Amino acid sequence: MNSRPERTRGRRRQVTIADVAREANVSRAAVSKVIRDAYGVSPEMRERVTRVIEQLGYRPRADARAMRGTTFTFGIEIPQLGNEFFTQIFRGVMEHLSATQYDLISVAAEDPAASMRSLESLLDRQVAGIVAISPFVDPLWLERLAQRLPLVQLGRHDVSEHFDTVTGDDRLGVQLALGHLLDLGHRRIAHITGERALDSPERTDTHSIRLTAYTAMMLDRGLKPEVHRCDGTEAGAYRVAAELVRGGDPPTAIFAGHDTLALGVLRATAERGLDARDVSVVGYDDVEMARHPLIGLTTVDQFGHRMGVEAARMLLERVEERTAPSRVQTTPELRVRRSTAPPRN
Amino acid sequence: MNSRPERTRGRRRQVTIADVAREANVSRAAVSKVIRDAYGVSPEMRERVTRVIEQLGYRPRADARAMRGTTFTFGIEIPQLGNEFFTQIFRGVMEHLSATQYDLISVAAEDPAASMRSLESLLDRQVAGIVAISPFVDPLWLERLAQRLPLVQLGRHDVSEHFDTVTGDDRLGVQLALGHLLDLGHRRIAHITGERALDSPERTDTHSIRLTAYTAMMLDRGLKPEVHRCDGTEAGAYRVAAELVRGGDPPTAIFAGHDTLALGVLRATAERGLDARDVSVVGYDDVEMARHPLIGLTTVDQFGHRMGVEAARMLLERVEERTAPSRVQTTPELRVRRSTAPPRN
DNA sequence: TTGAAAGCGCTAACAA
DNA sequence: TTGTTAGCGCTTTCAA
Repeated sequence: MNSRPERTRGRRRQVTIADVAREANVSRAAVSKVIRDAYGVSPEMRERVTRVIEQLGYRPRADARAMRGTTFTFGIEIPQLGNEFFTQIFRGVMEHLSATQYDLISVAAEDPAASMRSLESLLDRQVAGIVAISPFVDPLWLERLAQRLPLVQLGRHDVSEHFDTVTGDDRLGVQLALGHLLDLGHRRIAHITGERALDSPERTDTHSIRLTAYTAMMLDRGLKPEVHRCDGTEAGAYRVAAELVRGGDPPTAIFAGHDTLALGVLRATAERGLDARDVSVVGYDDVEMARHPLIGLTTVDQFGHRMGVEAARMLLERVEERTAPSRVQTTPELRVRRSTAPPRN
Repeated sequence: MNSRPERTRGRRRQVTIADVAREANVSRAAVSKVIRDAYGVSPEMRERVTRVIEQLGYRPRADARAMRGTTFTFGIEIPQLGNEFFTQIFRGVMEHLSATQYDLISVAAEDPAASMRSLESLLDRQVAGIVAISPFVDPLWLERLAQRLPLVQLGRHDVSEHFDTVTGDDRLGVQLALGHLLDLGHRRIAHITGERALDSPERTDTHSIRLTAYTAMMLDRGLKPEVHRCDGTEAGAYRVAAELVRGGDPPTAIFAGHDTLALGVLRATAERGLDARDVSVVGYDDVEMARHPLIGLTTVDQFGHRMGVEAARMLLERVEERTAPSRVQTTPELRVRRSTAPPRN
């Protein structure tokens, strides 16, 4: 009967548009029109085809469709699993897309150097647009990528010709965090950040900007900046902070580049029985655990969820019509909790 | 010169295999052979083609390749963002795949009812196999899915004909957790679980099995089971636990179905200034925060990372040769921390 | 309103 | 070793 094999290596062959067409006694084009809700199908035909689709459990293949049109899929690149700030963003994007016909797939980079590979992986899959956090990828490379498909970068303060950006006002955030510590009377305030952050006005990534703002503000007050670096994980921050508090003369306050680092710092201080009066800790992002009463981390909320929503909105704008680059910035707010207090003397 | 448009709606047209072939003065098949490292290409041709590929920045389209063969992509379905147990699994899968030629894409379901949609979404993208956590999806539906492509389910104790499973020994885990509380002298031990868990021997999902084991063990000791349900989030568990400790006579211990719930319970108890001697709390999964000295959550480690590694390994086995279903179970271990203590009297 | 036919970018069978 | 060609599942003209 059927000349094509029903199974390959023990697996059922996928139902194709041709199967539906045959079964419904119509052309493949007709089926295509029905599934796309395209113009020019009689109610009877629609009804018949729909029934057969149902019956055979037919589902159009995204990649075959992509050969002609779009995949109706956006991609998001997550640079670090287990950093809840990125979860906030992810949620925002998902939420905003849930009302549209677009799906969302994500790829994790983990290693920041893998960011380019992840972006390429999404590109190879013909996504209709990408939300990414790629602080250390060459801007020219990103410009080229963004000429190929809509791209929204989070946390890059570049002014790009082709991609869109969503950022927080990092300078203001640092002013809030550091201002709070200074107001409490702290003078020895260390900063823990990632390995790749650089105190340079040319750098456009979030953490370099925070570092630069920190250094400037400290110097401005006649204080000595004290910068420590780690690999960007909770465990990494813990190791650095443990070293710091083990030493004879630790700073009275530590400003961590983000909450995951701050939690690692708190792990080190708590382990030695130190509290906010010994070493105050401030983070950045306001992750869920920061609000936990057992943690009570003072931090800067930059509204990750809203950033995700904005990013999704921008992608949709791009696939609709927009061609000019767009920029959105959120205004951070300080959340004071019990991880900060005036220093002992 | 070139009859095809270089740009559409302001976007650069993608470089195709035909462009490379033309530029290198070879056939498309030759280029294909080079990029696949296939047999029968002279070093000179390889060299020439490789140079042109480099030069034009050519990348093969995953979907076009998929029209003939495989996408070399596995998919993972994450049922809940912000539950770190799933992050552990994700990491394990990624890690194991990083040494292979397979990419990993993920889709989030968030709403458990959306699990089927997520799985279909991966199927539509022609992934070569799926790792999923779909406790409440109809097993027959999953069987049908697994006839189409390799599928590894985590946390399902079904015996399936077509899909593989990775589980923890949930009964043992409950015995460890509950045994610990009983040894400490607790008699009023409540259990907080998700909305869909059911105390029935027919249920094969992790949380129903834990619930059933809890109930059985309590009854076995002549104690009264006390089950509370929530939506499975930290906030949901918080609300239920807050209600519980606000009441006149709270249980002396709460066994939460997983750590995210346990953290919500701890939020409720800590907020009222209660500690382990007032209300002891036990979780399940051993997420990173459980180890934090400010949290110190007693919990059951079921080795999520290893589960992910196993799942990835099973998928690779399936695409290689295996057709018979396979099952792996991890043996959980209790991690005692300061969230548990003997009750006050 | 419907269908025939071309073609998207790639791979694989086969011929040269 | 290299190239020609057919065809994967779908959409999209265009003609009937």
